[in-house]
Parts: sequence; structure tokens; C-alpha cells
Amino acid sequence: MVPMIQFVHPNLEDISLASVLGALADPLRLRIVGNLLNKNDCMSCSEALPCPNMEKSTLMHHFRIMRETGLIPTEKVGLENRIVLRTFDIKMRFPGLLNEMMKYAIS
Amino acid sequence: MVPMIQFVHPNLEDISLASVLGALADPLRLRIVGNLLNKNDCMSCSEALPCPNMEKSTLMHHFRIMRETGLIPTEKVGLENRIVLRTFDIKMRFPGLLNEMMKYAIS
DNA sequence: TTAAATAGTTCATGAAATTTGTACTTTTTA
DNA sequence: TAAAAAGTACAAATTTCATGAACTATTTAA
Repeated sequence: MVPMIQFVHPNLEDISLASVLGALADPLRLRIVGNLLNKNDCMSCSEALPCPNMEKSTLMHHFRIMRETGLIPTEKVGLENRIVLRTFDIKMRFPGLLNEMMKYAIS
Repeated sequence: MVPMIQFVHPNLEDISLASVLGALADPLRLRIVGNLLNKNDCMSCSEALPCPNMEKSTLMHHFRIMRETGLIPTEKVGLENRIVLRTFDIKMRFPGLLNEMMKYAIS
């Protein structure tokens, strides 16, 4: 009997600028974050698929980076993982940063 | 007789947001860029040393990343490489982005 | 005018991060 | 109960990162 996976998300004060920039320093992740910001709601991983023909495991990997950075909390609901952008927290910690970046991200 | 090294810097329109974020997604590079922005003048590589006991070759590596991203043109003057932040260009391409990020970078 | 010092580059190596394929688990639905 | 759906885990191949040692080019000093 394998224990149920629990996701761990960093505290707000442990989120560094460099790590946020690293999490966004990839066109796919930038697009996912942009989509989440526009939608202003949660998505499943598959829904957030940023481009066709992408391996699930690769997508997984990108989600893990964003989760461990603290950008995206993940919650398991039934079959799906519901992911949301931690918008409030990020705006609290780095006001203006998200909006500024999303101005220049191509969706 | 080995030819003189010529640095190549990307055009403004070839600088992508993701690559800029990638170039800044490292505390050392963030600090170097912050210093250049504050100083608003050129520096030699050694002057820009972001922390003590850092290998020259490692510093090199970071400069190369920033140069190839297009953040920092390099010009050889005598013994030194003079590096400057491409502030005008970056502000042209991504207005507000640099200032926004530097608000949260710890120098 | 050679010798040493300075500033930086290059290359090889090993460590870490990315991408992907395959096999697995868990939950839902037929 | 079996199959499908949504993810996860692990391993291999590739790429990027950090460092040490050896190199080049320019300046300064003997």
C-alpha cells in the first residue's frame, strides 16, 4: 500500500525572485502561466497543455518546476490535478512583476 | 596568427522574454545586472565580480550567457572587457520590466 | 627588449538540470 | 470487473553549469 501523494508548496517568504524568473524562463511555462492568469481559475494539467504532441512526462516536469517554485499549487480532485496560479500571493510578494511580464509574453 | 575575437550580440528584435528571464534567473547574474543598472556605466568583468572566490571561468560563463541573450554587449578596450547593460534597448523592447525586477533583486 | 603581471579565453571534466520513453498507480466509467 | 483517463516514477540521452588547468593578448617594469 503506497501512501497517497501530498504536494508540498513553499511558503510565500521562501519564494525568491531568481526562482520565479527561472520558472518563467521557458516559453512553455510562460504560456501556461499566461493562460492561468487570463482564465483566473483552475485548470487540469491536460487542459493547460501548452502545445500539441508534448509528452505527459515533460508536461509533468514543467508543472513540478512551477509547483516547487511556488507559482502553482496543485490539488488532487478525483482523477485530475487542479492547478491554479498563486496570483494573490505572488502579487503580494512581487507587486507588478507578473503583469509586467505578461505584457510581453506571447500567448 | 589567431584572429582577434569579435563578440556577436543579438538584434533587439531577437531578444525574447523567456531568454531575458533565463539570463536573470540566477542570483549572481541578477546582482551583476543590478550593479550595472545602478552604476549606469560600464564595468570590467573583474569589477563586476558578484562574490568573492569565484573562478574566472565561471564568471566568464555567466557573462557569456548574458551577452548571448543580448543583455550585455562586450567591448574589448586594452586589457579589459568593458561590459554595459543594454539598458536603452531593453527598455525599448520591454518597458518597465527591468525596473520592476530590480525592485525585488537583493544587491 | 625581454620578463612578469594582468585580464580574459578556451578546453576538458564532472555534476546538475531537461526531455523523453516506458511502465506504473489511482480514480472513474462502462 | 475491465477498460479508460489522468498522472506519477524511473531510467537514459541530451544539454547546461561550475571548475581547474593551460592558453592568448595587452600592459607595465626591470
